[in-house]
Amino acid sequence: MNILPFSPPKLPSLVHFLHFCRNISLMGEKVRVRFAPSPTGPLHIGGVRTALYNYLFAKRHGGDFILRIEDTDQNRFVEGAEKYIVESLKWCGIMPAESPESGGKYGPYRQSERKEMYRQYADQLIKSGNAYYAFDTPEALEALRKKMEEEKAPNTSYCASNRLTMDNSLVFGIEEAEKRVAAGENFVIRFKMPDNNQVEADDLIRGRVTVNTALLDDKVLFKSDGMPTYHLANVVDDHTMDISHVIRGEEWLPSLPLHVMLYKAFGWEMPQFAHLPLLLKPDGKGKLSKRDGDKMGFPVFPVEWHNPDGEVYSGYRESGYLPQAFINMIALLGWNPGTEQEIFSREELSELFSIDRVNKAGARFDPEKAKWFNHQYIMSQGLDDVTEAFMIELQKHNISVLREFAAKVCDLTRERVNFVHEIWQQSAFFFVAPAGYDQEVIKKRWKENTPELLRGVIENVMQKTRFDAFLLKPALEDYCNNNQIGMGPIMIGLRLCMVGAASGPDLFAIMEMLGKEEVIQRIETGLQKIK
RNA sequence: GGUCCAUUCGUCUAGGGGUUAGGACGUCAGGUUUUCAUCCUGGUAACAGGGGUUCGAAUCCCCUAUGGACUACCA
Repeated sequence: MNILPFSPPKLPSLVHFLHFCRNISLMGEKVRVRFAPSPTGPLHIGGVRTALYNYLFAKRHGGDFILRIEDTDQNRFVEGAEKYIVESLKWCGIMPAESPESGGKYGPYRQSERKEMYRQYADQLIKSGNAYYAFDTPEALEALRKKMEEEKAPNTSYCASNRLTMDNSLVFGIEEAEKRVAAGENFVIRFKMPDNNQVEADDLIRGRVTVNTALLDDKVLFKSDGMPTYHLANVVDDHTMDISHVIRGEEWLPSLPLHVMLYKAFGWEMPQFAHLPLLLKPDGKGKLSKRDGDKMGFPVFPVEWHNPDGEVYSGYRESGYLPQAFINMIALLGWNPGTEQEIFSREELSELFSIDRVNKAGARFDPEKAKWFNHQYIMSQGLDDVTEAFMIELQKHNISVLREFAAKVCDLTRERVNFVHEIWQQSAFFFVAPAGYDQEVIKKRWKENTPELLRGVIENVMQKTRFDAFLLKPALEDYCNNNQIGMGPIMIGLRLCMVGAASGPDLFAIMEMLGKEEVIQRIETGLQKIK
């Protein structure tokens, strides 16, 4: 009898309870996360993983995942990059709730289209004394850098220790600066970094990070071309879009203190931050980059990328990866649920994902394991889907067959491949008679009496048995037993005639599919050609 | 150079003071398949180093080493 008003917690429910506690801390504010790439080129798998983790985090907490395009650098704009990003995410099944395409109530979602709003925020910081106008020429900046380097100063850039020696409004006042601005002079707006403050920032993955502002510089917030820099735009947008969690790559960790200072200067509540570890090259030297893939023999991009200059970079999609396999693989590169499960559906990932199980250290990408994942999915996927993909492969080889036949071929061969396109290599003999025969096998296994044996099989088995794998096998066995012939040589001989090699699926299944006429024809051809 | 971050089998990782340091990929061996592949079974292989703290450290602290990121009017 249970006298408690509720059942006592069992071990599994303790886990749920902990999840529940974490959820409570997330309640009250809706989870809103963003993936914010800049359209300066294709998205590689590191970027896709960042997008995926954001997406999964949103799903896990019933929040929104949004896509924002950070195109504040007009010089680095690359034609087609944004389209590529959208297409890649789509292929991966990472669908944003709000995006430049679909819109949303926090739009626009392209920073270039939000241009007007940034200046007022920069002005706000000037008014509150947290930012200032600067008119320094590139030459002056370069001279400053050199000088500070020579002095071996701890901070070699524009900062508290030297800003009063430069050409800015801290030196000659705001009014003077505004006059110069009105006169059309080029200017930037810089953040006035306090001199000696300890900035503390909490990271969901790394814990507390502390930096002294003396080591930080006066970053440009607003550029002379009228656009904000990433730092300003990012903070303003995350705030105005009600972003609750900023999940981004580790390369942003060094600018976290700046961003924290910006939130403080604006007097805004900060989102929570999580900096993801980087994806490393397979040899472990440095972060994965654009050219690594094709150099090392695997794709780094989700889908094929055509550079405006004509260069082509291979993609997972074109290489024959299934999107689910790809997602599964990258999800596990830096995260795991703590169990020994390795294959996860999208839904499972959405249920299980949690930031606190993301690793701190960078992960090297392993192309071999990527293939294994794909194999798992080729095996577990519905035969229809595999057949569908294989039909397309067949077209490339100018083969047209009944879908039913292709499905049988897939069923027989998919366990031996990592990719759908490899099915062709494993199954071409189903569609075309072998053009040649494996010499090694002939040398070893094709005996003097093999032709004689095969003729006997044609006469006594082929001609007399219905072409069904379940009937052919016992028929051949009976024949061999009755005449005291070993099965081995016959099987190898037949296989050589059918396939051209000593490999492939069950021989009887092959013969059933080929049909009596074709089988006999191939034996005849083999008898002529194999010596 | 400076700042920050990281470090468990070759690779991805489990591990929150007491474990024969577990799993997966790869690799090797055996078995199944009269082929090849799949599959099964087994083997291989790791706490970067040095100091602490502790009865006891892979686990906590410090130093060193190594690796990485950042150090633009790029994101």
